[in-house]
Amino acid sequence: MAESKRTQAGDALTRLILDLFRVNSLLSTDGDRLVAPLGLTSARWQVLGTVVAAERPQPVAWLARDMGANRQNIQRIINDLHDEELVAFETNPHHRRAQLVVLTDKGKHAFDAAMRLQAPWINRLADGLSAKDIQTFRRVIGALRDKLENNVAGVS
Amino acid sequence: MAESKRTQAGDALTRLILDLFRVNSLLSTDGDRLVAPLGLTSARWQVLGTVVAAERPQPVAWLARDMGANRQNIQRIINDLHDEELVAFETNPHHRRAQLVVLTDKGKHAFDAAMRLQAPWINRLADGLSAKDIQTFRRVIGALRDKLENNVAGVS
DNA sequence: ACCCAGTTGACATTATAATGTCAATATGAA
DNA sequence: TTCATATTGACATTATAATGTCAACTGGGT
Repeated sequence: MAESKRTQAGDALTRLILDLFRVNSLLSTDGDRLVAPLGLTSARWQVLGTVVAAERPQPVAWLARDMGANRQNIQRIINDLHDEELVAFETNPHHRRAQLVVLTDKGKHAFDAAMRLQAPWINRLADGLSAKDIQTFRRVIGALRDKLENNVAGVS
Repeated sequence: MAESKRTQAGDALTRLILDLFRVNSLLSTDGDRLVAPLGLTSARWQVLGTVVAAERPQPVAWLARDMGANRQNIQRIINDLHDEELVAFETNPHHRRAQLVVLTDKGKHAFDAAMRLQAPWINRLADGLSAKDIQTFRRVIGALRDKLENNVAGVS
């Protein structure tokens, strides 16, 4: 299995990954510009989104795990958001230190505003892409994600 | 055109982008682990790859532009690579300050070693993906890249 | 009650990336 | 030549991310 030569698919995937890195960077900086007027960044926006997406309020470490990020960075961002009163902490009945993160009204408004800015932006990006193409894209990226998260690629 | 509601495609693309962020992060950390034994990182590896990919030796600023990265960071990485003798500078006939970056033998060996490590890794990742799927993926990501680079998404 | 492994937030330190400024340099126009 | 403009690497500063350590805390077992 440990071939030292790339398959054709491997070759194509290599180019794909380089494209992916570039698009990731472009999306991130464009996202930064998009929500900058709201005092947000791509990273803050993502954190807020994770808080919103959670079924119930979660402590910071859980949010970080959900995002596949490291705890300390999310903690710093949450603290920043707390300083600006976009999130608040609720006491956690199950853990005295691990407080639960919730959006304040200000945070909800900021996130809603970000979503309203995002809509036309994403629509223009999606313009010309067929539902089928997007579906295929997500299937492929999902497969990559599964393999990487389950360590199938085999880096020890 | 400035709809405040997302189209269906926009909705799907939103989920896609979140997946993309995640996979980008997973690829980067897995890549770091992969080439760590060689004293490389994903970032250094990418820089070396850009030097290799260039038709002719280029100054740092050009490499940075090729990568869509900022000049100063690439300069720092190149300087690190220079300290470890993976790259060398050649005098530029057209510009006294802007020296040309080339790989040393040590650099070539490191890059080749990285490619050899990458082959089985990428092959395992590509396993189960059809050529058609990868092709569709690259078409979609190429479309996104074009729009983002040409500012079609419309962030001022 | 006690101990132990795992979790969590706080803190410190280091690493990496981004931004702004500057002098040296190159290019092109007049 | 002379001038204006843009490019390039160096440097400084700030911002963001990653890593290691610690005490407080929880839950499970003994």
